[in-house]
This record gives sequence, structure tokens and C-alpha cells, in this order.
Amino acid sequence: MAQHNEMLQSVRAAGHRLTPQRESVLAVIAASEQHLTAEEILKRVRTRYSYLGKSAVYRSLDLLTELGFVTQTDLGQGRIEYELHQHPHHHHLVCRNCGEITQVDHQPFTNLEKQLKLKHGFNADLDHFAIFGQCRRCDSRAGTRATRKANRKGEITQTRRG
Amino acid sequence: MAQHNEMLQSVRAAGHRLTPQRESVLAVIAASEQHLTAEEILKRVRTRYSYLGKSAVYRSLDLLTELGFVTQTDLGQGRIEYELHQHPHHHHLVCRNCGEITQVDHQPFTNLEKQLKLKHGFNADLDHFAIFGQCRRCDSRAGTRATRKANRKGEITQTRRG
DNA sequence: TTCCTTATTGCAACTGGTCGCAATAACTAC
DNA sequence: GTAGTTATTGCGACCAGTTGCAATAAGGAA
Repeated sequence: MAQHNEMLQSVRAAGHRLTPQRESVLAVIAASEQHLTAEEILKRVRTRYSYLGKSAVYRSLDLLTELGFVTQTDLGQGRIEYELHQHPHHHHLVCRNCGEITQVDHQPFTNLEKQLKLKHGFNADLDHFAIFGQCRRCDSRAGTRATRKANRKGEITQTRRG
Repeated sequence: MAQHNEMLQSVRAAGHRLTPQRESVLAVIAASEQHLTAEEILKRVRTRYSYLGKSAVYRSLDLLTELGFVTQTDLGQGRIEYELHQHPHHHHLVCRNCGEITQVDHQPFTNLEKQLKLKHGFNADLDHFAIFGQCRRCDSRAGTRATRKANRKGEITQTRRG
């Protein structure tokens, strides 16, 4: 996996040490096609690398995020989801009622981005947003209040980056 | 405090019981001009209402949020800030480098809101956003990497609502 | 006023994630 | 290959917030 190796080199290039812990965390994420929770990553890494503490996982994840290889998204389930950083940027619409998650591309956000830059000189990191609300289906058969507590949590968390 | 009383009545109207715990949590928030953390609320409530457990505070806060009286914002400091729900909507730009927080009005978000509705039929709850990035000042004297860990956290959390 | 139902509470245990610190092990220089 | 420096690790304690449960008390009915 060339891309994977490239990332490992970047870790060193950025002045960080290449430990088996970091390697295996990255390997696990790179091998997965979808979001993983820290717990899931920990579990999977342990099948490869016999032992590794949870703090090392979190710290590796933070580092990889800082280097831009991984994105962290809080989809409001009380835990964070990690995945390989994808280009181009995409975002998630999370229905507070049924929990459905829809992917959206970056396009509708570009204007917001520009305006914040223009008016406030603020360079927003608009990547991998999770926006909460009501999906079309739940919206049309409204009235029923949101029941899934999970949806009430974390409201609009987005990707963490370094 | 008429508005305050009105809210208490709404709690009952929505079929919830009016307990001294809930009253005092609301009173504390209503009496404050700015964001409060749950811990601060707990502390203040205890000066009025001798004893009250933290879970009651969190549950009251959730209820008041659900009823739309309170907004919860995660500004990335590892704890949530609560305040009386203000109209019109406003948002926060949080600088990941220096930690500076700038208030923004809702205007730049209206377009995004419309587009999500139009393209995806999604009714986004775009209120009380916290957007992370770099402020003008830090952006101009770039190069220095973000140091404040706090800013790396929670990235784009927004208000929680019910 | 008393009784009854059940929402709400306090508690204590738990969750995901963070932090400080001594031990370990990458990397550098020799 | 060996030694030295120091980033990184594992650990255990901690943090904010959540949850399950038995005890309590709010509000409605009699």
C-alpha cells in the first residue's frame, strides 16, 4: 500500500517517531472503508499488535489528524468516528429523528466559507461537518418529537484537525 | 421576571413537572448574561437550592434545551456552555491558534440552509454554531502551528436542541 | 386532605476521552 | 554496535457527562 507508506514517511518527516503503535493504528484505519470508533480501532489494533494502551490510540489518532491523514467526526452518538481523510471534503446531514445520515459534498459550503473569509478574515476549517436537523421523510410526517436521545447530542460537531 | 415565569408555565404545559430543581436551574441561567458551564450552574444553583445532584442539572438542562429555552454550545474546551436561547441566531468563530472567539450573525448561513433544504429536503438546525479555523491575526502571521490543544477538540460543535 | 400514579430525583457506577508521570524504546551520534 | 537523549508509551487517576435504579415527591382524582 504505497499511500500508506507515504504517510508513515510523513510522520517521520514531521519530526515524529515511527512506533509500531502508530503504524498499526494507521494500518487499521487505512484498511477500513468506513468510519471507525476509537474503541473499534483499539480492538482491531490489538489483533495485530498484541498490546497497546488506549491513550496511545488516542494520541496516535490526534497526531494523524494533525498531520491531515485522518478525520475525526462526532456524529452525536457520544463517541467520535475516525476515518482516512478523503478529498474532496464531504459532510454529513444527521437526522435527529430517525438517525439517518446523508453525505453531502462541499459545494453548498463554499459560499459560507468565502463570506466568513471576506467579512471576518476568518479562515474556517469547513471539512467533514455533521449538521443536525430533520430529514425530508421525518419532516413531512412531522409532529412526532425526536425520540432518539443520541440525536440530541453533539448537535453539530465537525471534524477535528490539528 | 415575566419571561422566566412564562417558561416555567411552558414546562408544565408540555406535560412536565415543575420541580424546584428545574426552576432553580432555569433561574440561574436566566439571571446570567453569558455562557455558563454545567459545573458553574451546579455551583450557583446550590447557593439557592441547598442540594441537588449533578444528574438533575444535566437532565434539566436537556429538558430546557429541548423546549427551546436554552442553547448548548461546545466551544471546544472539553465542556459545554449553556445560555438562554437568544433570537436571532448567532454563531461563534473559534480560532484554533489563539482561542479567540468571534460572534457572527446568521446571515452567511442562510444560503447554506436554503441549499440543504432545496437539494436534500433537509431541515438543518443551523443555530449557535461553533466553527473552528484561524482568525485574521493568526492567519497573517501564519507558520506557527496551533498549540492550544483545546482548540483541536470538538472542532465544529454546535448547539444541541431537542 | 388523602391517596395514587408515575415523572423526577439522588446516587453510584459507568462511558469515552484526557492527563501526569515514570519506564521504555526510537532515533542520533559516535 | 553502543550509549545517550528524549519522544512516546502504559498505567492509573481523573474529567465531563450519562445511565439504571430504588426512593421521593408533583400533580391529578376522589
